[in-house]
Amino acid sequence: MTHHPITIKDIAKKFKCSPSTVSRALNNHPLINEDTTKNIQAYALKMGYQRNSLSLGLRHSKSGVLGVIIPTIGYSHETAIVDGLQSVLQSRGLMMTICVTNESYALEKEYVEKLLASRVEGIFLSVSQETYNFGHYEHLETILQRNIPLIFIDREYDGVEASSITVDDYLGAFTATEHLILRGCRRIAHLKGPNGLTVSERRFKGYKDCLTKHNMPFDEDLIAQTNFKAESAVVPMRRLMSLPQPPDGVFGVNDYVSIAAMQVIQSLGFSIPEQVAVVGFDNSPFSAFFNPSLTSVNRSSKLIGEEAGRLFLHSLETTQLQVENIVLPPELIIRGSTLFNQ
Amino acid sequence: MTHHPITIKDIAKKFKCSPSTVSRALNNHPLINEDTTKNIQAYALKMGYQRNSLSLGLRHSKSGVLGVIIPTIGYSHETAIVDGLQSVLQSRGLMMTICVTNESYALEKEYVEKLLASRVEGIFLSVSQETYNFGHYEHLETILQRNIPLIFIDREYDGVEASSITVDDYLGAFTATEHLILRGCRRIAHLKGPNGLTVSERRFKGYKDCLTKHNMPFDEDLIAQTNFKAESAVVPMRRLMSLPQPPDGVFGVNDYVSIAAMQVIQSLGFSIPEQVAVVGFDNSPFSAFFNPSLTSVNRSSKLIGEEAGRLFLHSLETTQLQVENIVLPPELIIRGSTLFNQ
DNA sequence: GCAATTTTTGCAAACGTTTGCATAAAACTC
DNA sequence: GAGTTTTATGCAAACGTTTGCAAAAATTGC
Repeated sequence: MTHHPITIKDIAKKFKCSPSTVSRALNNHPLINEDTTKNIQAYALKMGYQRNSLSLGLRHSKSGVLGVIIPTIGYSHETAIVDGLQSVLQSRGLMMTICVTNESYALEKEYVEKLLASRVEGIFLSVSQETYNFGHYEHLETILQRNIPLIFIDREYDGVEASSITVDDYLGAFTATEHLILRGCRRIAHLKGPNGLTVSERRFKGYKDCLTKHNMPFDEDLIAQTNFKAESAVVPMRRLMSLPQPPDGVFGVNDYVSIAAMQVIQSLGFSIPEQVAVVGFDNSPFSAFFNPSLTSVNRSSKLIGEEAGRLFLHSLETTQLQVENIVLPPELIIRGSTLFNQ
Repeated sequence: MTHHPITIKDIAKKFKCSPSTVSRALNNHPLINEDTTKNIQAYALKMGYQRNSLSLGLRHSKSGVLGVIIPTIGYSHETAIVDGLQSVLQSRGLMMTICVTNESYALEKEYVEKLLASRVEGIFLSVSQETYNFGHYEHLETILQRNIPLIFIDREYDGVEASSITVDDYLGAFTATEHLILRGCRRIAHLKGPNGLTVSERRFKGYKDCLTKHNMPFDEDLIAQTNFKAESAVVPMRRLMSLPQPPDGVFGVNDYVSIAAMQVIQSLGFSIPEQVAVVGFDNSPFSAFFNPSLTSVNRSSKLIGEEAGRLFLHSLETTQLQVENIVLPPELIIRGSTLFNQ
């Protein structure tokens, strides 16, 4: 017994008037008789009438929906971005369709097409790794050609003229490394992310350039690769600590590997931060609760989403869409893992 | 220079044929001349033709979109559910519109209406706290009346006849408490969640009933309230440890408060687990990396999403929708915080 | 070469809504 | 009471697509 949703036509039939009248009454059109309007509205309310968004969207070529395309979900950074977006957009009655690309170019392209096909009013996109690798971005250009606001979140694509909200990974890594140097570390190891990944390489470069700036030698032996996961840091960290000259500082590409590093270091009998100082990246909610607490680079994930949302709302008000590129500064949160006198 | 997306009519004009023919050609209708079909398809591809989903949806009264309504996003449990959902639904070309209610009944109701208005093909819903409190569920009944599959994720509403995938919070708490008892704890404190919250109360009840089962007295003094956040556990935990008879076991309503508890306990000079054993809830990704590592109740968050997705896909295949209520068992992950010989 | 058949195409309505324009009905003007 | 204004309503087209039915065009049979 499928209960067909009530339509304007149904109401029109009930009141023996035309759909136009009902439509206008529901939209409070001034030319409709007050009583008629009141009656129709009351009846519509009683019957639980709801505008059919598809029809509305078809008429106006817009859907009241925004597209969000992200490489992953389930990790705190990405999710916090979505959280920020949603907190800003919710009040405006906009809904978000979320598409997860798993870093795949093909999926990213497919989702862009689908979102355009469903007439979204804006697209927030964090570029997938494969898209960087392949260097194809026609799908992104299509968005702009359709005059749909495109806002990069967290990861932008350089050749494409669109607004973006990003956090400076390079600067974050640089700052983290510099902090270790200023604290007196002379042999700083880096637990690197997967090769070829933009985020890994940017942080790696920040680390390397900082060494250079401070006239410190770059030692290939002090670089160990991880896959971002804690487990993947254990063996490399053991190797580092068993070097003839073990590191006195470690910069981890994220908090997971840094925490694992701390465990290894402590289990080998070294003390943190006295013998080895450790800096992580991401400032995850737990980082304050380790022993010692973990110094880490904070990315204001939620703020990315909020700013992106605001940028979009702003572009709704001003007709001409202007490109704005906001780079949020990362912030080093100093904690016990690099502090002698905690 | 808004570039209007190309439509079937445009193609029809180009080929001097009717839109019907184009539509059929694009859908590989067997009655259309092969050459015509081939030409039209080639041209459509070249021009980047994309079906207008709104129009399609209007025609068929369905949108290819699923609604997901959750109380929060940005916490790992909820997000992992979404992750699971998406991993199952992605392959079927379905998109997810995500709505976050912030535990508000009004928003939940509004989102249900909006999703129905946009003709979603299914709704995954985790009931907001306010909805429990108010006891209103007409909006949920509406979904069923419309014959839209409704699947509860993580939190179900008892009076509503819909499928659900949940984790047994009560059992999880019971198991956690029993573990402490079996380990020899005789005074077990509970860091409770906010009063009135279903999840808090269920876990609290599991704790309490377990004490009863084991003939242990329930001591109001051993209950401390938190707001789920780490900070909120610090003061209550200090109070607990300064009792004439401090607890020898702590069951925290989640990992955050449990970690904070561990910090307090250790900073007061007590040893974990020898003097005080601690169990958390959620098995967050970091829990293995604390010192000692934290015993915690695991909820298979991602699995909830995956199962929910599968249930939905299944309901697509079989026309009559059958109600299935799956309760996933929580699993106690035993680690250092309750293990003497780690 | 005409009828019968097969293949291919087009017409028109439908999905639910909005909106410019025309018109009907009431109310006013003198 | 005829003309004018005001007020209220309806018609019909449009958004882009699909689809039952009819019809045109091509093919076959004899």
